[in-house]
Amino acid sequence: MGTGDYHHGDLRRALLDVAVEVIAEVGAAGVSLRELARRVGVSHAAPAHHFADKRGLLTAVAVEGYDRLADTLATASGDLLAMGVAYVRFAVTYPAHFAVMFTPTLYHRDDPAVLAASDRTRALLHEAVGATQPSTVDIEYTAVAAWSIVHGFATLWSAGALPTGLGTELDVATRSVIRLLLDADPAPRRST
Amino acid sequence: MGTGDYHHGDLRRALLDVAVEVIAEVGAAGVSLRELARRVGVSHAAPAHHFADKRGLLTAVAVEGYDRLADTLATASGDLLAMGVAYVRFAVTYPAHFAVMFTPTLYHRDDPAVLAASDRTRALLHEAVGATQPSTVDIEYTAVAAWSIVHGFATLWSAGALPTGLGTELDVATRSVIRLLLDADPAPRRST
DNA sequence: TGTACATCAGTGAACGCGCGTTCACTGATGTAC
DNA sequence: TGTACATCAGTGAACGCGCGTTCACTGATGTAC
Repeated sequence: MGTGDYHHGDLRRALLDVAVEVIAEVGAAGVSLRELARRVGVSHAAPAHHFADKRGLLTAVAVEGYDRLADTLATASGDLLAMGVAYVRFAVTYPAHFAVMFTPTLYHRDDPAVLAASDRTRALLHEAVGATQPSTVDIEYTAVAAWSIVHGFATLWSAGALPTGLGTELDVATRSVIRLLLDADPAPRRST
Repeated sequence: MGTGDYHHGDLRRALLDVAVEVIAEVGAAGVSLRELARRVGVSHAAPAHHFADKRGLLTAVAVEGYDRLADTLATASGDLLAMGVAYVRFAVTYPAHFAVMFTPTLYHRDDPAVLAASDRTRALLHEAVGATQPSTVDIEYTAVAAWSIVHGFATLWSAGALPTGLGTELDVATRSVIRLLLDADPAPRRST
């Protein structure tokens, strides 16, 4: 990531990787820099050379997560259904990144890199909504509804809150759920 | 809650209340029994008489959350739109309970009281979906889609991830988003 | 090509802190008689 | 009504632990000449 190779090789990279492991095991709030150092095999004071503190490390995890998410969504560019499937798949594949990204108390959400990466994600969503939906429908609300349904589905699935009757095929289940929204009749909505 | 009044009055109740405060401030994983005791004004050893450990306390918070959620949803019984609005309002009103409920690593998710209360919530949702949707539509998927959209919306709103352009009226925004799903054309879905 | 020096990633000891847990205790409440 | 006793919520000291942070250090790498 630009830090280059030093004594360890790439300690910054190694710390991020092992942080993701630990987060997947004990949750994002359970991470300690000492534990990460232990797993990587360096002294507990070493991480200080790469991250100012725990928040700094988790900020890097969030940036990486938003970057990967945006990359994934970009491959489904314009197709809202495919993008929704990609979103859910990302959440399930990278649960640690996903958890950190949406727990803003854990990191510096105003970090420029975070804002840039999350804005990129948002822009891709809006673009796909605009390409898919008829112009008479409010793009803003449709985007929020689409984001909500895939985010909620991914979160509930990850939390193990969904019924097992959905079957094991994640993509198929995701598609079925999203279709219920996308097949919506764009009739004029009554106010309130 | 059945513990009765002792020296403190109702320490169990007081600990739960202050736990919710602390969780709202620093997150569910940041709670410590010592901090709760400090805020309530008892010695740090006192909580041990009411909760075996931190997980036990958070389990009680989850149970209380599911109970209140089910109570709230029950008042909108049968009306899926009203129920969705109630769900989001619950999540925003009781963010600490909501956060604990859907972070299953923090508490005993297999606790009988937890299972009973969460099953009650699920049953209310299914009942409303059954009452609202035509019988030709797959109830299961519609229930998951409805749950996903309100859960995702509530989560994203709480995390501050939604655009400010939605306005400040939570109920109105919620209704608009849910309508996009409920106004869906129940056309036969193509497989995969 | 070789020597001398600067840089800086990583070390290891030391610090103070808050945590959960244990345990002998104290003292208020409730009950037996 | 009053005394004696049992119960148990809450106390406070003590324990061992893992944490983040600091700081003088060491030693590998890279560069100047």
